[in-house]
Amino acid sequence: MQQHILSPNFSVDCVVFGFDFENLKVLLVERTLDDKETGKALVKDHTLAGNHVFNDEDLDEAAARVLYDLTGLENIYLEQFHTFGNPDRLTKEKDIMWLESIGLNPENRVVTTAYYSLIRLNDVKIEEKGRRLVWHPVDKPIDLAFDHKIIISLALEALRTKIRTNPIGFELLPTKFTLSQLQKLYEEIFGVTYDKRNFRKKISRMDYLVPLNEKQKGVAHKPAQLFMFSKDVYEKTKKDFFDFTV
Amino acid sequence: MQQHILSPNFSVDCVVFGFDFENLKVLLVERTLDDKETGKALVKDHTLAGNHVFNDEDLDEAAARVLYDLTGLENIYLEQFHTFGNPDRLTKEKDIMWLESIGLNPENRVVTTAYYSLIRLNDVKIEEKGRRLVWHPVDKPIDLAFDHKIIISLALEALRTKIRTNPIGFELLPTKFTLSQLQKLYEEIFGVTYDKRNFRKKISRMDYLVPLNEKQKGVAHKPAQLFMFSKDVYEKTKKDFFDFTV
DNA sequence: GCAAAAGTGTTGGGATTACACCCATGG
DNA sequence: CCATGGGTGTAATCCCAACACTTTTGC
Repeated sequence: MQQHILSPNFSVDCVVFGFDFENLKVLLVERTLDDKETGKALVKDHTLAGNHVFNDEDLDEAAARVLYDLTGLENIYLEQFHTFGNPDRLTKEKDIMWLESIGLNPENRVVTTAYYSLIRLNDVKIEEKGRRLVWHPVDKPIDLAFDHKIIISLALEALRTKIRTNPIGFELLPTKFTLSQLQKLYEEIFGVTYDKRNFRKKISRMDYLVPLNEKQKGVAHKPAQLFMFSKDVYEKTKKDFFDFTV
Repeated sequence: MQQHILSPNFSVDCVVFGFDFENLKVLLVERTLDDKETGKALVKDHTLAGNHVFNDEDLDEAAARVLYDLTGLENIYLEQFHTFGNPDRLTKEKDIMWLESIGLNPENRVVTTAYYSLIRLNDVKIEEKGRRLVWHPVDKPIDLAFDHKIIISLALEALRTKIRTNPIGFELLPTKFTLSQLQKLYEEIFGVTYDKRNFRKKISRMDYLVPLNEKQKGVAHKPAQLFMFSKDVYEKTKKDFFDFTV
């Protein structure tokens, strides 16, 4: 039996979210193709992290592998959210050129299963691996390959739905964080603003958000109390219909 | 270019939910394979409604087609919720036998994209099309083909998540329904019970649940007021972060 | 008249909203 | 001493959970 053949029909794409305390960002890979003769750029845009699936590999494994290959990170929060199988999804002209340039057959139907993942933005070394990576604000338009634009927008929707009832925002924050950082994160994800006092009142009811005996350092203002998320306390106290809506 | 070839690698499966005012049910297809010599049943269990995807067909179209072929119904509520691509998902012995018996190669990897759909149970004529269909209570164990058991349990989870914030329960009810029927539906979906008065108080805040000038007929007790769901009112009055949790 | 489900109100506690000022630090 | 973000309280309203009895119909 053959091993480790990349299946021509199945792929996975990862919408990698990160938070720099300012904006919710998406990790994109630069894609360029230059005309061999003129040197002019034929294709210059961005793609999601993605790849075909090995024949003996589960989809979840493939997504984790793609992420590992790109960032060197393991045990990342990954959530499958949608599969895109439109028969025309690879038929834009620049996509055809690009597929041909890397030796793939654009006639070949590829169905991609999309995941979103949440990582601590600073854990990624942007320079690594020869591939040009960029963190791009999720709400700022950018030229994208294939159907990756719609994939990102569905990923954001899926993240919003999930984070309302599950404490997954902490995957985007350092272990120790301030309440203002947490608030800003939720504001960025939902594109809204919250009242500081009301937000904190809500937080104070969540026993799994535990204050540390530690304060922010080196800031030019009153240093903030640091908090951490206790998964233990969360698991023990969560109700059946737990609502994390902020 | 070839047209309408069933792709050997992609399939869709539909978890069809129905409600008979007693239980939440799933529509299953009987699967039998008898030994040609002895006549003894080699395989006797149930499968989801599913099929391979045509080469020129989107996944959503394939799911709608599968549903149409089985029930004759169109414009059904359909929601993609997960894609199952475990390389071992077709390797149980009875599944191999069955695949071979219908001329499919069990070595062939099939990734299936799963949908759940909500239909008015009485709209389906169980007898049609020569295929044996059964409505089976979603929480009662039954012997299922492939990985269909896990597909159903994820479908139920996805339905629960969706119905908390979207008024989709009405897809499972007749146009005119009573509040007790609505309550029972939510109780069955979530496996809980609600207080009648509190449930009704919540309902009375929902302007899109409109009482009709009509009552139940032919029941051996006080006949109930009939209600309908107004999509118009819902669309006009829904808030951004609308919460339909019951 | 009886069985069966429909329909209805109150109370206490907790959550949500709206809103404005003083505090600690680094530069 | 000033700029910056950290941190806090109250009142009004709304929502939630808990709880039991009367009404209308068919038989």
